[in-house]
Amino acid sequence: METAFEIIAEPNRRAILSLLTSNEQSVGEIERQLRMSQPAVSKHLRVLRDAGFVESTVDAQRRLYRLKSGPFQELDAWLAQFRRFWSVHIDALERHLDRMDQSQPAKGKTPGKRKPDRNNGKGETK
Amino acid sequence: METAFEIIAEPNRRAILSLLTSNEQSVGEIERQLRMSQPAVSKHLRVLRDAGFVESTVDAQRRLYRLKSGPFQELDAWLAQFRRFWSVHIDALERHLDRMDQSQPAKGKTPGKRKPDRNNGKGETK
DNA sequence: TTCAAATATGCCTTGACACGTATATACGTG
DNA sequence: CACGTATATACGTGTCAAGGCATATTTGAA
Repeated sequence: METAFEIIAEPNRRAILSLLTSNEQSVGEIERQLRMSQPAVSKHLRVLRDAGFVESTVDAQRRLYRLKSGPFQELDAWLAQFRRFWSVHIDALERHLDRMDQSQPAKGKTPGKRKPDRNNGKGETK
Repeated sequence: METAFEIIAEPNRRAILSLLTSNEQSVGEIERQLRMSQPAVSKHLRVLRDAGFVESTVDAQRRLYRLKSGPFQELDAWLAQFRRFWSVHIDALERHLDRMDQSQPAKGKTPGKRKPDRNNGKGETK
């Protein structure tokens, strides 16, 4: 429990969250679409609500659950620190290739070689 | 194990990944910086490598570990489906609020206009 | 009020996993 | 070759969470 990371580690919980992207849903609807037992659904929803992933309102005997944004932002923020490793910049990959050339006979894959500097600390090659 | 989500559920593994954003590191360096036992570090690195989060090369007796991008992209892709709930966003929230109080055509997205509505002001959130 | 539908909760069992300790393996050096 | 360093693996243990089953709780309706 606790962290957003642990919450989304559970496959059924991810399924519930994905399901809720289309619309708010009642426990019974989730239960049917995901073919899991009702107690299981309720327990997962409890965990998701405690963690702030969803909120619920009452509609007669039903509870309607819908997404909240908070934890997703948190996840996104964590993921952000790794974005420079793929999104725009291939420099990490390039550094890696450079290193490989040093240890093995070069394959001359891409001519645009970068300086093999050791670049300690922060590689702010952004 | 298995999924990228389960991998990053572990706090120490997240710490290792964050550590590797600055530079590739040996097992010993990670061990010292994170103050965890050497076997613990090795095991986590094993899991991370099997899942494709990191790769390693040999440097004498040391193994140098560095990040790989694959699983991060996968995580990002999953997270993407929820982005519309916050980044570009509030339209989902707005739609929801609008639906709740159809009595008020309010357009200014002043928060806190939540009306008490018929569901006997019982907050629910236990 | 009594019943039925919808949802929540409690108890129990089971399995996964993180950790520590001890040991194995790989590599460089004298 | 023997030894020390660096890292990996084996095994036993404790913890914790997910699921099933039974039951409690809430609300609407007859």
